[in-house]
Amino acid sequence: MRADARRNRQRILDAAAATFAAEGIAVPVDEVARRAGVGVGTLYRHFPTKEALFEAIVIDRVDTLLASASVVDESQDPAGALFSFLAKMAGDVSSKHDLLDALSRAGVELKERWGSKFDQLRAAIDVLRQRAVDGGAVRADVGTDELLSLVVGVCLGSKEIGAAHGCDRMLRVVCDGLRTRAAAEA
Amino acid sequence: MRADARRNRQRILDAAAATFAAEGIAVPVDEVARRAGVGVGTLYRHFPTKEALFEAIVIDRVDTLLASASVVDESQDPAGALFSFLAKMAGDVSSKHDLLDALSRAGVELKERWGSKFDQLRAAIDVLRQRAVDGGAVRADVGTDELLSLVVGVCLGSKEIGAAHGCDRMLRVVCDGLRTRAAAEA
DNA sequence: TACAATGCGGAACGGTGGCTCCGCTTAGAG
DNA sequence: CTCTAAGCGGAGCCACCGTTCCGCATTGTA
Repeated sequence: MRADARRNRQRILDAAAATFAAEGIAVPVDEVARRAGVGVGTLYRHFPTKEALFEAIVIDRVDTLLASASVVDESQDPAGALFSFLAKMAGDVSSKHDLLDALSRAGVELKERWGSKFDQLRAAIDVLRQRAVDGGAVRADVGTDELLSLVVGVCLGSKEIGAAHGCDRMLRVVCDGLRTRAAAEA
Repeated sequence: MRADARRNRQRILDAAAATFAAEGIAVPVDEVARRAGVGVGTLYRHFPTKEALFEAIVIDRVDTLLASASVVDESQDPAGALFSFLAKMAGDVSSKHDLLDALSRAGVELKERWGSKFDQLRAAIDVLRQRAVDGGAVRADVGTDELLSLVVGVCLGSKEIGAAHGCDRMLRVVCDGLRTRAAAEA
């Protein structure tokens, strides 16, 4: 691979990360190319479709998130570990529009296209959730998918309606709702 | 106004209500016209833009919702009234894609374009919320905008990720999170 | 320096969707 | 029944966006 090609590829990735984070997948391909300082043709030489470029960005984001799940998991306090991961996730999703778009695609497409990457995320959350439930701090009747939906929903809701305030307070309400009564009294 | 014109106008409204409910605002205008059994030209004679037709439908939906807020408000139990209105709202928003789209538009546009109608909805919720807070059953640190965001968020989250299950369980988590500790123990 | 091969830019294409325009139809008054 | 104005349909215009194509530039080797 020629040196200029490698350089351009990296430029495109950088520009796409920034642009998708700011505008989500709705941004036109031409805008990403413009920001990268290349022509659209160049972009399409490196990535077969817009979707493929988007995936490259998002997969990287999810990997980062997964790493922070393992870190948090070392913690002694299972409920705290779960909640702090959810907060971390909400923060990421709120600040990176592409993650939000990726996670809020209609269920089918999400599971088909992203396949294992999505499962990995769900599995990571499930470990934390199960541990917190076993510890008796978190209610058992809320599944991992619902947890995911709640976090994504909170981010969507805060973005769309109350642009002013972040989603922290809303997430706190959700986490309080997730606690068992016994845990809440403690 | 000629009789056939009035008839067509009504057909368009009916078709739009059904189509927007099922598909949201993303559905092409031609599809609405097709379902109404008229040409696009006829549709545009009655409504200046797609947006205008959409508004006509949604305003009607919000009015219905507002009516049910007043009904619920007669209840003796303030927290129950709030929660049952939120549930009613979540049910409507989940089953009518147009309402979801309308409420999840970016904040600015929502407040500018829908103006008073949106304020009416917010005011209705605020009455219920304030009463529940005064009764000591619901935490005071969550504002009306956040309540709206939470409901819309729950609906968005349930639609996007876990298409299978409804949003009832997620809403229950949120409502539990909204209760004061004292109320939860009772 | 010469010369392939690799890579590049951006004009152009095709599809989509909102909206307009105009020749034809039809309601309904006289 | 006639006649006119209100109303209708849908082909077509325009703008947007993803993707392709090809003549030209750049790289890196001999």
